[in-house]
Amino acid sequence: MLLTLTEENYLKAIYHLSEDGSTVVSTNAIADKIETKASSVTDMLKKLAEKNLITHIKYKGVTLTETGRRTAINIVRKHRLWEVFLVEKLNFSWDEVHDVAEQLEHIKSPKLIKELDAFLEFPTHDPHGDPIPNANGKIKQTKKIILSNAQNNINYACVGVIDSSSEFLKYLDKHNISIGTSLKVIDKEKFDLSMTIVIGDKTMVMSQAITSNIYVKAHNGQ
Amino acid sequence: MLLTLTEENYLKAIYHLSEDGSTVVSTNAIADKIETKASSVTDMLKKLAEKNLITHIKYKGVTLTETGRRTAINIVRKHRLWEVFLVEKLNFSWDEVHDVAEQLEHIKSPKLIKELDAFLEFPTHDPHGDPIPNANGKIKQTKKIILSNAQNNINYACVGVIDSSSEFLKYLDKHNISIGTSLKVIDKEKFDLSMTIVIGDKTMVMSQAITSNIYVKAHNGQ
DNA sequence: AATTAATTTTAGACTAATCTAAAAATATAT
DNA sequence: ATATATTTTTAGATTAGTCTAAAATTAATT
Ligand SMILES: [Mn+2]
Ligand SMILES: [Mn+2]
Ligand SMILES: [Mn+2]
Ligand SMILES: [Mn+2]
Repeated sequence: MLLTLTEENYLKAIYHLSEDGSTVVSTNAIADKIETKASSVTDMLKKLAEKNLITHIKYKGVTLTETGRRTAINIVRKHRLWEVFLVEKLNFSWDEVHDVAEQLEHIKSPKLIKELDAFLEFPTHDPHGDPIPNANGKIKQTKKIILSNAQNNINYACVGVIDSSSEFLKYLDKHNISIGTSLKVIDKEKFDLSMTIVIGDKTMVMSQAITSNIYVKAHNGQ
Repeated sequence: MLLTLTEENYLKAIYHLSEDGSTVVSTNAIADKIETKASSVTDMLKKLAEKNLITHIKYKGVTLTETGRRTAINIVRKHRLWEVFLVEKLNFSWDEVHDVAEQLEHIKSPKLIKELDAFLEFPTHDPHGDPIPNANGKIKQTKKIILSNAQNNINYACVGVIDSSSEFLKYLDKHNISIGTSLKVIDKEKFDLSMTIVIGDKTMVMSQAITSNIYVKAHNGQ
């Protein structure tokens, strides 16, 4: 089915809001995400329901159909592959890629994505650590935790971010934190939940505003 | 100024029809090229004139303004750079690139094009032999002639095509003719204007339908 | 020069996507 | 349980881009 750019953006928004398509999403949540009005969302929901991409129960909420979910995942796949391309091949930094990828994700050409994937040597994660769905829509979820919930004196590696705003990513760059960076919590302050963290040979304190936006996973040795 | 995808397509069409912006273009010519109706074209011409991208004299025709020309050339630049990318990096053949480039040319990101240009090592021509305007809009025109006007027993190199339809490009592929191929006319038939041509160690006859769609330039030695 | 033909523009209607304002339904609080 | 607040949907309008049919202009023929 041929979808407009706008329809694709709605599907992707619903997909992200529904946590990979598993929960019900509200009209207002979509309006917030797309930065549009609730009435516009209602109009679009009718169109998407008509095309069997979503199930919409009036006043109750929206879920993606299997077709809708597959379509959304494919857009996410394209978005993340393009982000890898921009960082790996065109010298973009990880805080610059999102807006361009928002445009590139709508280019329609199966061959283009197939070849891009191969050209990038089949990457599994985008520059922010988010997993790239494979051509069949399968997503390899790594069991990650939020840094603010990490335990003391265990080795972790940074595997992703929650806030991927340019401001936050620049903060991380400034402190030499990126995907793969090893870190260890040596203290957590009970008063403000700030953490003392060792990164390489440096020790720094991170506020909860920071630690609640970084994903880590247990990092065996090295 | 922010232009819509449609406005960009109109500007590019006018640019191509006006031979690099130098001649007057008719409403019907644009309608044919864009595959739309003349009345739709008239509507759009009003918008583009309003934005000072074209000069439109009612019933007389259209010319690009300097701003319009610059804008059109930038779209052509992006189109051709993406075509090079698709062929050089993603294994597209020269007859497959056009439709995808039609989409990619509208991606808005100066950095993207700057970096893509560098990544491709500043190509000067697209896969069909058309020159790629530089970042300032300058186009290096090679003095080329149409093969059907070539003289006998002079060495030429193929430098471009006029018809870049998939059908024609596949014909050329089949006979191992591509940009850079050396060839020599050894006879031209007066009756049907067909030519006998030597390509490498093979000799073949080309009808006028073929020879009138190939650009060549004199090829010194080799 | 007058008639016919072709081109171009206008008038009015349509779809996609959006908005504001008002109505309907659901949720929350007393 | 009733009143109030919030969320969601409808109604009606707007803009971009397109279309058909008719009118206006220009070009080509007799
Ligand atoms: Mn992104
Ligand atoms: Mn990302
Ligand atoms: Mn092309
Ligand atoms: Mn080309």
